[in-house]
Amino acid sequence: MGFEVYYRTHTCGELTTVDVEKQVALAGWVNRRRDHGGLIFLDIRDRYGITQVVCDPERSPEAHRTAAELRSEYVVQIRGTVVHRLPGTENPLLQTGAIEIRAEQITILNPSHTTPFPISDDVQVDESLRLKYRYLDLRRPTMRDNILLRHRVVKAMRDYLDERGFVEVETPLLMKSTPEGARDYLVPSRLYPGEFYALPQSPQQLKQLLMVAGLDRYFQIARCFRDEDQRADRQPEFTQLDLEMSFVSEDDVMSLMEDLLIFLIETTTNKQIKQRPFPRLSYQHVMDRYGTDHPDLRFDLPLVAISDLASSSNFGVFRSALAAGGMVKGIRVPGAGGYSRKEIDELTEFARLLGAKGLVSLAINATGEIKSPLTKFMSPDEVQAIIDRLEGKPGDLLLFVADSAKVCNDVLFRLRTKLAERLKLIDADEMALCWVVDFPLLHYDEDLQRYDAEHNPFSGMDDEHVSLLDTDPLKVRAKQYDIICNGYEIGGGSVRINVAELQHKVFSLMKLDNEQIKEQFGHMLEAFEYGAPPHGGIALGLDRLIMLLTSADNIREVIAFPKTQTAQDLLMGAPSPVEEKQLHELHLRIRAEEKR
RNA sequence: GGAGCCGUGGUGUAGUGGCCUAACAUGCCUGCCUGUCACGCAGGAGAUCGCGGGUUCGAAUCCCGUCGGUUCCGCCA
Repeated sequence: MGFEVYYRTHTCGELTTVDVEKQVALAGWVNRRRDHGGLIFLDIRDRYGITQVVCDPERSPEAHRTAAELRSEYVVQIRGTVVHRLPGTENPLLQTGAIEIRAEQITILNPSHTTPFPISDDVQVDESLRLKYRYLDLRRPTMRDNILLRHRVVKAMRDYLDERGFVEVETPLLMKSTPEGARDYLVPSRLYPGEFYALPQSPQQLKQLLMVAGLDRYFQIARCFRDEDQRADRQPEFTQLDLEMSFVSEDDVMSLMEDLLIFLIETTTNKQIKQRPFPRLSYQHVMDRYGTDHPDLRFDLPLVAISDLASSSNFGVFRSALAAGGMVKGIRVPGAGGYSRKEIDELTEFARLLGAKGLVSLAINATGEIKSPLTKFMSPDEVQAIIDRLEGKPGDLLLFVADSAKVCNDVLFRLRTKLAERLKLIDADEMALCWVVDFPLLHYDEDLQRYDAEHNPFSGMDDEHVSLLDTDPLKVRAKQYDIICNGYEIGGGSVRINVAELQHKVFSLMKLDNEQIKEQFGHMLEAFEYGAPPHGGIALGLDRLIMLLTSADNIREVIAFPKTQTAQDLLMGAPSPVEEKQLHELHLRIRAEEKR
């Protein structure tokens, strides 16, 4: 027929009425076959779209015969002519819905078994099945779109940063293990018996060394590995946009990142950014008001401390918590004054599961009448003072937790999220971003009996706080910033330490002795002695960001080949045993009782 | 390491001690059907109810264990 191409002249998403009468070849998968006995309609699908093919037995008996054999997911090539659809039969839901291909020749390039689940977004299939057949799962429109969006985001990041003078540098995956931080994935060394490489938890140290090298502005779409247990937003290997800049303040890094995030959201989604510039909230403020350092600001529902008001009451629950050095904190649930006993019990049970001993409730009914155990222990004025503090109104429900600050915050933070969902306060199309700043540099780890870095040991600190390292280390404010979106920590960074002596002091506070410091971080300290410029940077969790941009509820939905919660790859079957020969070469032996 | 939830034809669900000889939808197979687009109509095949043990006259259903998935706590500088 004189076609010049072997497989296709067009994709399944591009033909329109301007192409009518063209002779074309399409290749793709049979999305659906509608056999009318006479006419057969085929929907041919590829990454770009769906095109309808009509097989008319009178025009091309051979193509019609082949079409009758086709089944879902067969790979086919269609040769034919682009024609207008009959008036009234256009499909406005399809990009190509005004035309169809009149089939002249159909070639089965490869048949397909019936798939283990439908290639469609309609059905929620068991996830282990999806993961085992991920290549089929990725044919589903939502998954395809997630992967495409991910590509566009990464592309936009690269372009954006390139235009601003950033250099993409690849850092090694075979690195050195450090006992700090997460558990490492280790790679045994063949050439050095008993020694191991570690896969990077992040390129943190190397990007700082690139600043010492004078690269000035670095970034990398960096794969990172942490051998810790999984969550909906945590995989053993994940991707970060990692970047670092020389001669910058906290503000320089934050405003660059803020502009980038706004650019990404606006160019790749229809989502609304709730507030810009992004609010900058202190660590203390968000802990007090939201009970967490990664608050969801799409809704308010603030937590309110009432320890001072509670201290005067005779209420045993309050008194004992305060006597133990704890606090009393509450939350106002607007319009929930009419919750039934059962509903309140359910919330109480939720709080108990999270570690609270219970919830104290105070319901204000529509006429302002108050129902609460507190009325038995406090005067009406004292009760009113609490209501006023929480700005309680008729029809509201107030809930209180009396416990340690940690338990109060933990429980109320989760209760706040649960209530927001229940009260439908969350707009799914909104992106509420904020910076959390003013972190303490260190906290004291009671188990280890030593100070530990709140984020990482390389974070810099306020210049006027340096002397506090000797006198009151917990008061030192870090030059650290976390970026939060809709309750997820999507990134964090800092202006770093670039002075060897100061870095050494921080390690010392972490109870590392000189020997350990030299062995583990000697290369960093030495580098700082050779003219290390002031520098700072940030790492953005790419998987989490894409998850938020796509409104997915876990990061596996935006990763092509993710692992299960138990860190297995169900498609490839990893991890797996290896040959004895391989172990021997690596100088390894597996304990018999640990073989699976 | 701990806690919760889920596991029933290929897929998604119903069934929570006897009415189950396991239902419905979809998919699959066969036949019919010339303008459908989740095509339609008729018929058919397909399930040892994740696995093992126990309780019971009787278990998909209750109990214990186990496996798999998932969510959360711990953990994640």
